[in-house]
Amino acid sequence: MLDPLSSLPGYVLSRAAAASLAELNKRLGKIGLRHSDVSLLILVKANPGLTQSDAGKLLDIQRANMVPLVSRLLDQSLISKEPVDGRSQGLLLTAKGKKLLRAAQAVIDDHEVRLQQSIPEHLRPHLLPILHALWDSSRTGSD
Amino acid sequence: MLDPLSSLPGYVLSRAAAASLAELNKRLGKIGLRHSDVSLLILVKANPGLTQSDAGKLLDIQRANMVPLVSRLLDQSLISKEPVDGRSQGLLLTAKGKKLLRAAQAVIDDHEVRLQQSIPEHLRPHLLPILHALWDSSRTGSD
DNA sequence: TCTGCATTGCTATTGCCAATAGCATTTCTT
DNA sequence: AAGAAATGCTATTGGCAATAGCAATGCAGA
Repeated sequence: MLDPLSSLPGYVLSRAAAASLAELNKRLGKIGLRHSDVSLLILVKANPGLTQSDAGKLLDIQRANMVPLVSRLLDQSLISKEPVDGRSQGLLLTAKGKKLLRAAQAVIDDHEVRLQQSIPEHLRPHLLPILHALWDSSRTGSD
Repeated sequence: MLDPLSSLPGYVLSRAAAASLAELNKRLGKIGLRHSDVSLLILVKANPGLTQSDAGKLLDIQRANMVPLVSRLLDQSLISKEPVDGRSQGLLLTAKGKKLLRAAQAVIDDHEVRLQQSIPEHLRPHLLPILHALWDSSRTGSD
């Protein structure tokens, strides 16, 4: 059975990402989170008080799609909102959020270590540069 | 604004894949196809008469989810079905499918070349090995 | 200062894709 | 022949991105 796809970097990139995300979500599911939740929690921890609009810009999630994400974390009391001005609200980790994030971080760290270790040692230093190059180029897609 | 995420290979992998796919789909949209259509067309071309069940195994798409995909291509007369036995049907490219696939291949080839070229030359040989390593490891996720 | 413009958060809707459960038919195995 | 597996399908669900539009607020230039 010929598989002409697995020699295409673009295809393998998608499959690798999908497989990696699926595995991560499975692990995160055990503590009641999704990868998108965790990325936001991490961002809020690093930038307490940032706006959900700003978070959306960093995560490349549109404002409209940030709403259910933030609501979910709000409903679980993992984050809180503090008014910044009449229209903006800063996001903060609650105590519960900080605690759960520590658990999530352990999952993430393990996941990232796995990814690193799955790669032959001599290629490891090239992992991040290559991924960033791919990311940048597709972001800058002309037309 | 701190971005602790972009130093995580797993995160960058997802973002790179999403950006790459979005760009590809945009280009493919111009000829009326989606990336999933094209992957199936490529597979059918390489393995004429393969079963949609087999295609699903290669593409990692469940039987239930193959149905709308195949139907779409069937509706556009890009592929045809030929009975293999009472339950299986082989998929074949129609003339129209072959023609459109040639256009799609041009888009794919361009896309893949872009990806390659976006990477510093000395890292290029490592692209596919790294992606395959990532893919394999996440497929084999223990638990 | 006021007027026009941009920003923020939101609703509502749509589309793509994956996952699950279940079904009828057909084939394979023993 | 009988039980197990495979094939294609329906129906439904969930996650996530994209678009359009809205009200309230803030901002900047005339």
